[in-house]
Amino acid sequence: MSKPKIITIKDIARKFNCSPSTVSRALKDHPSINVYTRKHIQEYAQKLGYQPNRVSLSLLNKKTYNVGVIVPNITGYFNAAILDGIQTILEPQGYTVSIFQTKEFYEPEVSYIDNLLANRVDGIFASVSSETKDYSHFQRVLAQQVPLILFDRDCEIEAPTVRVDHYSGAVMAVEHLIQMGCKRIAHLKGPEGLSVTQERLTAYLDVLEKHGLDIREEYILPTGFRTFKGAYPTKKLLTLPEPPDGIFAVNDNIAMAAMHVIREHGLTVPDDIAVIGFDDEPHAAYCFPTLSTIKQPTVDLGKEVAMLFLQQVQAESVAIAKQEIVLPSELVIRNSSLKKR
Amino acid sequence: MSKPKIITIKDIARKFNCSPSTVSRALKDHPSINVYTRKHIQEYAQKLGYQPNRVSLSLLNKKTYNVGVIVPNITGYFNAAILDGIQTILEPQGYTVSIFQTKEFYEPEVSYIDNLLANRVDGIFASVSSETKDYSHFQRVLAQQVPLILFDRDCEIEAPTVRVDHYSGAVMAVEHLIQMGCKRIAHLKGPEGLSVTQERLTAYLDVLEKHGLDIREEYILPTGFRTFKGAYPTKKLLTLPEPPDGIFAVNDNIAMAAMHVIREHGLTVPDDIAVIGFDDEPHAAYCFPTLSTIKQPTVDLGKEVAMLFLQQVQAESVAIAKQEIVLPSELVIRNSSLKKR
DNA sequence: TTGTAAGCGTTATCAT
DNA sequence: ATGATAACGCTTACAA
Repeated sequence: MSKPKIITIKDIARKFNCSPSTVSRALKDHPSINVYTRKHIQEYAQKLGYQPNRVSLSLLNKKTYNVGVIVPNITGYFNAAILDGIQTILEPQGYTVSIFQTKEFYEPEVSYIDNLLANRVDGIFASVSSETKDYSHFQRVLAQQVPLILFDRDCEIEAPTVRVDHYSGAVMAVEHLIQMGCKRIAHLKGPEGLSVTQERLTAYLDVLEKHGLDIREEYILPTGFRTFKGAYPTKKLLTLPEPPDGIFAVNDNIAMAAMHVIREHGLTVPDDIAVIGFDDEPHAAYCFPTLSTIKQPTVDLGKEVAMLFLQQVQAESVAIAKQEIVLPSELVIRNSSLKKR
Repeated sequence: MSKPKIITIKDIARKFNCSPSTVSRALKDHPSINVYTRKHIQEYAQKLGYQPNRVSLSLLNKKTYNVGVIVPNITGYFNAAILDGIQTILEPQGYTVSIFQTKEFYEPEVSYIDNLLANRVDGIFASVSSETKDYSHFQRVLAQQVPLILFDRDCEIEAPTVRVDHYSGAVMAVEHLIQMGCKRIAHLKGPEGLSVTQERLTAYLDVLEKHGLDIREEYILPTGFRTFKGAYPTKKLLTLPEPPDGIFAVNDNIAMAAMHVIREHGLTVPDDIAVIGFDDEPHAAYCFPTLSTIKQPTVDLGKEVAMLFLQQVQAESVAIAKQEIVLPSELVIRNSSLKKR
């Protein structure tokens, strides 16, 4: 009744009046064990549903086959898809992936890292939170020779990084709005202090300048990444003496919120205001108007992360160089930006 | 250079010419250790960044503080929010949560379970895949006395289950459409063979019957859960000799796809066809028209799962009774169902 | 062909 | 106040 009875190698040994080592060898078909006893032991183990205790193996081999992923959030398509990519590669290799959400806070990021190290994970993959300014917890990872791969968000740590080319993606987005005839393009730019935000902003500024368009402070507003964070800044844009005729939003969530607010204001997308997002979330093709956006290779990004990790594992050396893999993004034109001229 | 140098208790013992046990005690402030050496050891450990190896503790204590969650998908708001709830409760208790996606397939579900058991997790939480017909892998969990909590999707396993009251949610949805004047209500019902699908379908049928409305086979179409799975069935509905004037969709994704297709067909939501979804995803309030839906207490569901688990841990006994927690859902009326009569 | 023993890192028990 | 030892489950030289 209250006998947890998890079968161990010793239980089997007792049954066969042999030593644990014999059982161990028999179970892995070691040729030096009598074919007969080998069979018997295997069958018995099978029957009892014996499973080798991975915890003891981890201790023995100093290898846990566990990796940890730290992301700001999983309740959004972007990071969830990256995780998907990571798991696609790593699970067939026998790794277990644990996932942690910082919610963009610094404190949990630090404690997750320390927990992961205490758990002796074989690798840590992280997308740094927007609040993080100090990177010493990541230095600790490197100091313990644990492979560290960063993704999506860039920072000043000497570790391999996989990210999307936000700059050229943003350039495509803004160029597209200009081609569609927009003269007054606003930018809902995302949270302050993130490389992502910064790169896209720079692209936005560069393109406006290149085309001789005015850069207006009041057209550049910070937002969050989540849908409801897009409403208020958009309202501010619309009540400006001269509202924009195009909006480049930091992501599809914000773009959807913007379209919603524009509609409520009695204006039309794209004719009054064209809108373009970033990410190409699954519903971008189904909302109204269908949302133009920049498609990021999210799943591939996750796969790259996983593969960089496997490389380090195979090389048996931890990369502390600032290797950077930059994946291209892609312009997806839908109706939210197609102005009838 | 290539010295992984992870500090162990032995390293510290050597440094102080004392035994590992002394270090162990010193580090946990055991009163029997000389206050002086205690301090010294603690400081030294601190300086070197010593972290107790949780793997060895897991082996010793037969408790890993790891739990596994198996879900069909995380690239959607629903399950991601549940995970959120689980982690909110369990992380402060020192648990690490690993997440696995079955993608609605049976095979990975089985192998995830076996891996989890081999890893000696302290608990397993699962939302069974739509493909799963055989439950012996879950029986194995119970047999090993590992706490098992099921959620969202019901099945015939003698384990505690936490789910939302889909039936009454669906009743609210369909009743609402009827109140809005819909006479020909279609149901995009989700994948076959899931309790979720079945419960909602039953509610749909019951409500139609109660109101004396015809039940038409051609109005009941299976879909998936993901957005793009909603387009084709909706097209089929629209090309019917007598298309519906209301659609109850299995979730918000499918509802959004439906609205998209309706629009492309030159019809209007809600005037030609009212639409209601299920889940209340974050963008439901921002799409066009804003989507009426049934709000599920996702985060709370996750929290309930975690708390049921903690109860079992504290009781030191595994529940194999069919305890069921059913959380209420809530009707959220927005524009997609508000017909102007 | 099989058994013995040491070890992975830590702690609890029982000495000293 | 501290040390020695065994134990958690398993593997692998090394013996026999």
